Amino acid sequence: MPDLDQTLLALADPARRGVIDLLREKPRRASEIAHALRMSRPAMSRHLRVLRQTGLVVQDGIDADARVRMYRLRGEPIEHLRGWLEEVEGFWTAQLASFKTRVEGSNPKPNREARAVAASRAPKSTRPASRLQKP
Amino acid sequence: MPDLDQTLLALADPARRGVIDLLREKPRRASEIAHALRMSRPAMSRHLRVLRQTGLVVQDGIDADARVRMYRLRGEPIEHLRGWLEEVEGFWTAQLASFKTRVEGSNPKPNREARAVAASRAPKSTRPASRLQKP
DNA sequence: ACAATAGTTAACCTTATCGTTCATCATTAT
DNA sequence: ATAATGATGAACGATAAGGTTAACTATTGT
Repeated sequence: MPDLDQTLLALADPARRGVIDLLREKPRRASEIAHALRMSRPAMSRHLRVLRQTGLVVQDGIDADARVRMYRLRGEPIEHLRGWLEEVEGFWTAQLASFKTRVEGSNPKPNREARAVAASRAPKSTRPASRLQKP
Repeated sequence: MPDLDQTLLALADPARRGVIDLLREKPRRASEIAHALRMSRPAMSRHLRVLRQTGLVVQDGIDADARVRMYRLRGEPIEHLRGWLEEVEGFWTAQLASFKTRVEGSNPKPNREARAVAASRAPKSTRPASRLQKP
């Protein structure tokens, strides 16, 4: 069972995403990845450990030489994350629904998405209108 | 243009995902969110700043009281991230293709996914077979 | 004018992260 | 046996994240 926190933390590092991009093409050895990303092997080893612990990567396939660890990508955590993202992406329709039930009793004809934006009505105050947004 | 690094880093915090989950339903005020997630307002303010900077959230809609900042969700960074994820998810077919072109000249009948796994052949060594995996 | 409210910023502390170098373990080659 | 290789582990330093309290700005109410 993939953990969103772990998965996101693992992916929130360019080096580890680099690993993922490399493994996307084909399984590779640890040192090969370290070299490709210009990083010491210990550093890469730790990145790989993180990726392993989150299940984004597995090691297997002893390459005829038991010294080398072949790493390959594993899809499950990524699919799980995508599932969560799609769920979140439903926010727009969710807000539409919420808006609907909040405004009307059960009126069957409220389907313009512009309606949701209309929720930001102008302040009734006639004052200087405050700046909000100082870059 | 949403930045993957920023987006992932922003999402890789349970508090900020909590904010997202709250805003999924409807726009809310900063203090409301802070209270819902049992966190001091300054802490939440910084989380909101992070979310703002990554474009995951925008503030608008002065709620008749110019003191309150209404926060609402913004879909673009999430969609961008989902796009990347789907791209990564293509790794399996990519590896199939790579395997195909590596093994055969152009033989038109190589469509068992088990083939890709078959790449992990047994070591020719007859030794104790090394442990690999010490939990 | 004064106090109260919503929100942010600043200063501080604690903890975690990332990379490096050095040491260690396991496996293969001479 | 000894050396060389692939990978990991441990200790160190630098940097950034996340929380708290206190101070500050802006707006509203009395």
